[in-house]
Amino acid sequence: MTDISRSGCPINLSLEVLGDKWSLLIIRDMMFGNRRHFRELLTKSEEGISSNILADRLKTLLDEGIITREDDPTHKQKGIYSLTEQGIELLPVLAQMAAWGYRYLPVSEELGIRARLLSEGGPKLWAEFMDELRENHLGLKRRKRAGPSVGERLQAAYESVVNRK
Amino acid sequence: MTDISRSGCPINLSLEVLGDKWSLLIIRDMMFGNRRHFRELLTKSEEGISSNILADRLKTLLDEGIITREDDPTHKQKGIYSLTEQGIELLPVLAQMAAWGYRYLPVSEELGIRARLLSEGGPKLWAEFMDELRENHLGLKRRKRAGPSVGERLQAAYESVVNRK
DNA sequence: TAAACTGCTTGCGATTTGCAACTGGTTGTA
DNA sequence: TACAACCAGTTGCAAATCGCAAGCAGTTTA
Repeated sequence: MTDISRSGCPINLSLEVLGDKWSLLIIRDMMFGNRRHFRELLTKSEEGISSNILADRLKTLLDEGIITREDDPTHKQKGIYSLTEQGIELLPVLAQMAAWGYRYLPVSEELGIRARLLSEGGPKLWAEFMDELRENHLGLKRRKRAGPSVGERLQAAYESVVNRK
Repeated sequence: MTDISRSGCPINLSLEVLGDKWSLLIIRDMMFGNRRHFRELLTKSEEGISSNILADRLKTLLDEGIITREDDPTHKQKGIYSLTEQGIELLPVLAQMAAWGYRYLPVSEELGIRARLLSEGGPKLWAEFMDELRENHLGLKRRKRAGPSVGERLQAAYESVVNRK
């Protein structure tokens, strides 16, 4: 690992950790796709990451404190990857990036619907989703709200678009 | 150029354009450091990009419509790079990334002050700064406000920290 | 007991990176 | 008019990284 940093600028330091074509996609799949195992991240992603790259990025994200890994009690070989608070707080970065991509790049309808809802919901919706992530990844208890969760709503919207086509 | 995209996901598409260690730093320098010429971007950055990488990234950013290039009337060899509206709207992405880095990475005091002010100012301050960028890069007229601009305030805060040390 | 599945690792060719030197031209100064 | 400094890049090359495919040892399922 190269521990020397080019500068102490927060944007630069962030890019030294996350500035590649895969790291944030892994975070995205953990957040929005609820992928928690190696195989899930490997095979259930749209983009088809290769296993060596995935292993390398997971190691980096572990080292940086963005995710954790624990053994799965139901399967001796499986590991469960979870987001840390530091990882969960990447949601606003992803949300802004999704909003920008939605506005300016050739986004497909079914994969754009989450970005649209997230953008329309704004920081308030992001905070609610982050609370859900804290519950699912950090095991924190949360006041039960009425109706479906943000994650469920995003997923339902996605499936609705897929089924309509 | 590889025009094939891995998926139509807005986050993925954004990363295919900006997912490397330099592109967003160039945008950052254009926004916050007001670097507009090749040499300025090359020599006045903290991180020391090399000229071939800079040339390559500028070409990509041009192709993607994130920046434009025009001849400098005062110097036959100089080109002036400007942000487009699409480029200016990357500010919230940078702001969120800066806020995250400021919170979790070993940011230096002088280079972190801008991130702190930007984070404290929130979306309202970002919008004001984006209006200033539109004035400087797109030539749009803007209602004159009282007092120093956001860019000036950020710069003053940075210099204040530098001088104090 | 065999097939499928688990989280990775390894080999290797192709691409990308980054340093350094260089190019062809322009501008400022004496 | 000469010359140094400055301009936006380009080129060559070694090193690092990427990404495909195959492989591996252990575990679970049928």
